[in-house]
Amino acid sequence: MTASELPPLPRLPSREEARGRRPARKRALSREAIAAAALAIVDREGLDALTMRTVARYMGTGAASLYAHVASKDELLELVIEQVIGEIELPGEPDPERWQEQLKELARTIRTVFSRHRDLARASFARIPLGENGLRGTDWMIAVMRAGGLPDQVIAYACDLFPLYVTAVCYEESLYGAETSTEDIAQFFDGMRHYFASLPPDRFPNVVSLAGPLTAGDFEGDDRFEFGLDVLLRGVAAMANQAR
Amino acid sequence: MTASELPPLPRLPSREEARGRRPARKRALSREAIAAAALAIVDREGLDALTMRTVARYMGTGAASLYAHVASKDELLELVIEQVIGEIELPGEPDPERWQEQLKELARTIRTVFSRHRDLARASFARIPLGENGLRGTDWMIAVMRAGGLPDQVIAYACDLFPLYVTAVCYEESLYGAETSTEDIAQFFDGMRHYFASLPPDRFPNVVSLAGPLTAGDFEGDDRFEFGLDVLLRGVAAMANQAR
DNA sequence: ACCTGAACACCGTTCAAGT
DNA sequence: ACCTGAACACCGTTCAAGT
Repeated sequence: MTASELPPLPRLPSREEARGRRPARKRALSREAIAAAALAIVDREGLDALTMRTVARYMGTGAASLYAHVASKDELLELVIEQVIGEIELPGEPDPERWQEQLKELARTIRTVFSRHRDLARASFARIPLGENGLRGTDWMIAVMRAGGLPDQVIAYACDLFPLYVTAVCYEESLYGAETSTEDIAQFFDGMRHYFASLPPDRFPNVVSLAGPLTAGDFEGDDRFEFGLDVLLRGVAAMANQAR
Repeated sequence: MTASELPPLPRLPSREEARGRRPARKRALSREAIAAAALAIVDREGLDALTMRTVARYMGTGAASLYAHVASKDELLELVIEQVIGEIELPGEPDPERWQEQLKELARTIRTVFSRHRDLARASFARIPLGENGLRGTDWMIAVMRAGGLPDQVIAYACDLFPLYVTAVCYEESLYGAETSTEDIAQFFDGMRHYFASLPPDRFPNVVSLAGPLTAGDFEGDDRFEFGLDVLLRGVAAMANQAR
C-alpha cells in the first residue's frame, strides 16, 4: 500500500512552489488514520460535511493539527480517493474472447464502489489516478484491450475515455443523494416527462414527441449506464483494425 | 429569451419547500443584470471568484440585496449557464447524409463556447439543461439523429450521453486554468510520460510500455477530444438497426 | 415594496506560542 | 519535533431595521 517505491508524481507547478515550501514530514500511520476518518465522514454525511474541522473533531483535535500530516484538504481528498480506488476489484485474467465484457465488468464495479461512498465521485472526477491503485487498474485495462487486439493509441485514449464516462455517470448519480428516496427520483422523472410533453410543440416538436424515451430508464435499473457502455465498446471495437 | 411561456420546471423536492418559502418577486431586468455581472466575473477571474459578495460589489451593493432577485447562488449559476448555452450556435438544417458530422460540429461548438468562459464548465456539469436554450439544442440533436434513422430510445439516451461527454471534457480541460501556460501543460505531460516510463516494469508492464501513447495528444490539438467523438458516433451508429 | 448593515454559522489555512 | 488556540480572510444566507 505504500507509494514509497514509485517515482515522484508529476504535477502542474503551484504558486507556493516559488517560495520554497517544504512538504511537512509525515508519519504514515497518522496519514492513514486521517484518511480513514475523512472517509468515515463522507460515508456518513456526504462530501459537503467533509471539512478539516469535522475531520479534526472526529479525531479529537483541532483542524490545525492535521496540517502536520497532510499538506491541504486537496491532498486529503486525494488520499481518500486512492483508498476507495483500492476497493475496486479487477475482473479475472484478460481473456481475448471476452475483452469487451470484461471491460464492462470493471466499469460496473467502479460504479458500485463509488455508490458505496455517497457523493465522493464528485471529488474524484477530473483527477488522473496516478497512485498505486489507479495504476493497477490502468495496467489491467491496457492488458485487456491488448488481448482484444486494439492499436496502441486507441488503447491509450480509451484508458482515459472509459474512466471519464464511468466517473461522470457516478458524479451525476451522486446528485440524487442518499436523502433522496427512490420515489422522489421517480417523481422527478415523471415531472420531467410531463414538462417535456407540455412544451410548445411548434418550438420543440422533437422534445415533445420524445418525452417518453427521454425520461425512460428507471434509475433503479442500469439502462442508461449500460447504454453508454455499449456505445463506448462498440465504438472502440470499430477501431480495432484501423490506423489512428 | 423569456421563459414565461414554458411550463414550470420539474424539481427534486427541497428542504425549504416544507416551510412554505415563496420565491421572491423578481424584476427581469435585474436578474439579467446580475447574471451579466456574474458572467463577467467568471470570465475575468474564474469560477472561484464568483461570490455573492463579488457580484454585489461589482454592482455597487451588498450581497444581501441580490436575494431580492435571485433565490440562491445556485439559481444565479443556473442563469449564467443558461445564458452561455445560448451562445451555442447550432449547425445548419439536419442533413441525413451528414448527421454524424453535424453532431460532431455541435460538440465542437459547445467545447469552444465553454472554453471562452474559463472554468464555468465545472458548474455546468451534471445539470440537466431544461431552459429555452438547452431545449433548443436537445430538439436539434433529436432532429439530426432522426435524420440519421436511429431508433427513438437510442436517440433519447444519446441526448444525455453526448452532452455528458462534451461537458466532462470541458470540465477536465478547465482545470488547466487560464493561468497555466501551454508550456506548463506540455511539461506536465512530459513529466507524466517520464513517470509512467520509470514505474517498476514488473508491476506495471503495460503502463510502462504504453507511456508514450498514454501521454500523447497535444493539448493544443484536439486528438483526445476527437477520439471520444469518433467512438461515440461509431457506437451510436452501430445501433441504427437494432432493437434496444 | 425594495434595499441593506450587521450578524450567524460556517470555511481553509497560518502562525506564534506552548510542550 | 510535534501540537494547538486564536486569528485571518473569507463564505452563503438571514433578518431586523431602514427608506
